[in-house]
Amino acid sequence: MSVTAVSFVFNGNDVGNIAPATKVRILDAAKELGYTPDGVARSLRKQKTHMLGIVTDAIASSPFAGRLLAGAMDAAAGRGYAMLAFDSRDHRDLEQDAVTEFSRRKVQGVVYATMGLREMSTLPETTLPLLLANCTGPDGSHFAVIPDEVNAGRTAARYLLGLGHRRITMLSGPGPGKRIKDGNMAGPLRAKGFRNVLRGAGVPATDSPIVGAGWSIDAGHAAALAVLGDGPDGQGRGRRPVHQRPTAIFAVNDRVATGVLLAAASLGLRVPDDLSVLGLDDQEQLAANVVPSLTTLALPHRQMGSRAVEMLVDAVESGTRPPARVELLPLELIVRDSVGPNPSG
Amino acid sequence: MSVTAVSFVFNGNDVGNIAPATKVRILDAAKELGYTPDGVARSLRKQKTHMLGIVTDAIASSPFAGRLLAGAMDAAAGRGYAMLAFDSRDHRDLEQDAVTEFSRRKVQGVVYATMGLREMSTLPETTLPLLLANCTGPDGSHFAVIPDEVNAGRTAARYLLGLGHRRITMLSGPGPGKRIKDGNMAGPLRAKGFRNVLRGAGVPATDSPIVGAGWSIDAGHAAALAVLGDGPDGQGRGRRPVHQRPTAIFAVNDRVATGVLLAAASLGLRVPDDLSVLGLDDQEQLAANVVPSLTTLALPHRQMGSRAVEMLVDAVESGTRPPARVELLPLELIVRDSVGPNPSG
DNA sequence: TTGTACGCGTTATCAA
DNA sequence: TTGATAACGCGTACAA
Repeated sequence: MSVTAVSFVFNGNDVGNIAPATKVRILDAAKELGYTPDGVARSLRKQKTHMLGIVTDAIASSPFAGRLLAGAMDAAAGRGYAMLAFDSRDHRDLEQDAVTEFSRRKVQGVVYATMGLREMSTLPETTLPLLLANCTGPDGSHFAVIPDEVNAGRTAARYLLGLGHRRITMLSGPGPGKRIKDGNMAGPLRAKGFRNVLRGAGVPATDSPIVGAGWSIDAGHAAALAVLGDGPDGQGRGRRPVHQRPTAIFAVNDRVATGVLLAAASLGLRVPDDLSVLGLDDQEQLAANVVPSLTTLALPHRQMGSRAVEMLVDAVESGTRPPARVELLPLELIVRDSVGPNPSG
Repeated sequence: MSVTAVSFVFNGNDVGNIAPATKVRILDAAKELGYTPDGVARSLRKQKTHMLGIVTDAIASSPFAGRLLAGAMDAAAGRGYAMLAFDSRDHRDLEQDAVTEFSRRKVQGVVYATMGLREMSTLPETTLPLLLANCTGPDGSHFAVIPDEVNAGRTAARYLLGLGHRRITMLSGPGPGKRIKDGNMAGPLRAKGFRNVLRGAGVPATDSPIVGAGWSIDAGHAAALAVLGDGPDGQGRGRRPVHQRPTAIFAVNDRVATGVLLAAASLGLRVPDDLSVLGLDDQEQLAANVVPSLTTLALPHRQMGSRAVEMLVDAVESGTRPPARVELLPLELIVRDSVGPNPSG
C-alpha cells in the first residue's frame, strides 16, 4: 500500500478516500510493525509543533507553583498541546534565553507565570504570542490573568463585619498604599479592598488597623505577639485585656495566619472562641490541616494556569494575537473552623 | 554565500573549513535577517530532539514537586536539553498516554518522578530509557534514585541520643514494619532506622515508642496531644507529668512536627526547653519559618531531580541503557532551634 | 574553501 | 479509490 493511504488513515482523512478494507490492512500492519507517526517530521511538514512553553520564576520555593502548572498542563493536554517547561530562578537573562530557545524549538506560544503577584517592568522579547499568569506587563500590552486581590480584601472585611467583628487587625505583607515594581504587590491590594469596606462601614482605622508584617509564618507569629501580647512589642507572655485587642485577624496569607495560630496557642487564646483568624491562599497541606483549620480565601492558581493556556490556544488556533487586557479571577471564600462570631457582640 | 557555509558556522564545523572573513559575514547576515536554525528541522535531520520528558504523579499537591522539577530542569538545561512536562494526578492510564505521546514526539528519555517515596508495581511501558526519581520499580529493573530513609532514621536517633534524650517518641506515618505497595513507604523506613539505633543503644521500646500518626499537621497535632496530654487520648487540657512524657519527639515530616509545635504551645510546653521536636523534609516556607524553627533532616529532592537527569543524559549520549540499580541519596541534618538537650539530664 | 544534491518522515497536490 | 512526487528546513558527503 502507499504512503498516501497510510497518511490518510492516520489523519482521519480516510472517509470517502480509502476503502475500509485497505484501512484495516493498514492499521493491522501498523500494529504489527509498531508504526507510529513521527511527531517531529509531522511538525516540520505542518509547521506546527503543538507545543507551548511555560517559563516560571520560582517554581522551587513557591507552594503554588504546582497548582498553576497543573492547571496549565491540564488545559494544554486537553487541547492537544504539550508543555515545555523552564524555571528561571528569578534570573532575567535566563528567562530571555529560555524564550529564545522556545522559539528555536518552534513552540506556538508561551505563558510567563510568576509565583507572587507582580507588575513586571520588563518581559522576555519574542515574536511569539506571550501571555501572563499572576503578573501584569509594564503597560497593558499583554493579556494577563491575575487574581482579584482588591475584591478579596473586600470580601474578607464584609465576612468579618457580618459576624459582628469591629476590631479587626489586618496583617499585611508590606504596608498599604505602596506600589511595588517587580515585587509582590498582593498585600497592598488586599489591604486596599479591606480598608475601603471598613471605611464604608464607619469603622475607624484605629479600631481596625493594617499592620505591616511579612509573608512568612514567623513574621505572622511576631506580628500577632505584638498585637495580642502585653509586653513591649508583645515580648511578654501575658495577653492584652480583651477590649484592647482585636476580636479578629485577617492575615495576608495562610502562612502568616499559621503564625498567628501559633502565637495564639502560646498565649492561651482559643481560636475561634477568643480570636478569629482569617487566612488567604488556601495553601495545600496547610490551610485545611492546621488546628483549627483555616477559614480562608482560595487563590485561583489552577484557574490562572488553565485560563492562560486556554486563551493562548485560542489565539494560536485562530491566528490572532491574544487581546491586550487584564482578566481578574475571583477568590473563593472557604469556610472552615478558624473564624467565628465576635464573642463580645 | 552557501548553505553549507552557514550550516558549518552554526554547527561549529567552521574551523579549518570556513574562512574567518566568511564566517563574520555569515554571522552578520544572520543577525540582520534574524536567522535562527530551525530546531524542528534540525531534530528531524539529526534524529535527535534534545528533549527529555518528565512525568509526575501529584505536582499540584506536593510541597516538594517544585524542588524536584527545578533540579531536573536545571540539570537538563545545563546539558542542553529541554524538558517536556506532564502531570498525571495519579491517573495511571494518563501516565501511559503521556509516555506514548513523549515517544511520538521523540523525546530521548523520560524520568518518572513521584512525590512520595513509592515502590511502583507497574510503570508506563516504553522503549525509551526510563529513569525513576523518588520511587523504585517492581523489581530492580530501572535506575532509581531515592533518599536514604533508613539512614535518616538512624541519624535522627543518634542525634537525639547524643543530646541526652532517652524517652523519644517517633510519630511515624503508618505504623512500622508495614510494606506498602504503591503507597508512601518513607515512614516505615525511617522508623526502621530509628528503632535499630535505639535498640542498639539499649533503649527499650516502651521508652521510645513508634506511634502511627498520619502525614499532616492535624494528624501530628492529635498524636502529640495523645502523647503529651493527660486526658483520655489527650482530650484533656493538662499535660502528663514530666517523667511520663517524652523529652523529644521525632516527627515523620515537618508538617507533623508543626502539628506537634501547635499542640505543645496549647499545652504550655516550651520548645525546646520542655520538649525537643525533630522534623524531616526541610519543607520550604515551613521548616525554617515556624516558631521555633525546626531542626530537621533535609530530603534531597533537588538532587534527585538533577541526578536522575544526569544519569539519563549520560545514558542517552553514550547510547547505553541506564544501569538497573537503586541509588541512595543522603539526607542532611539542618540544625535550627527546635531541638535541645534533654532538660532532665 | 565553496557549492550541489540527497535524505530525515511527514503531508498535500495532482494524476492515474 | 489509489499512488507518485514535491515540499518542510536542515546536515553532510562529495564534487568542484
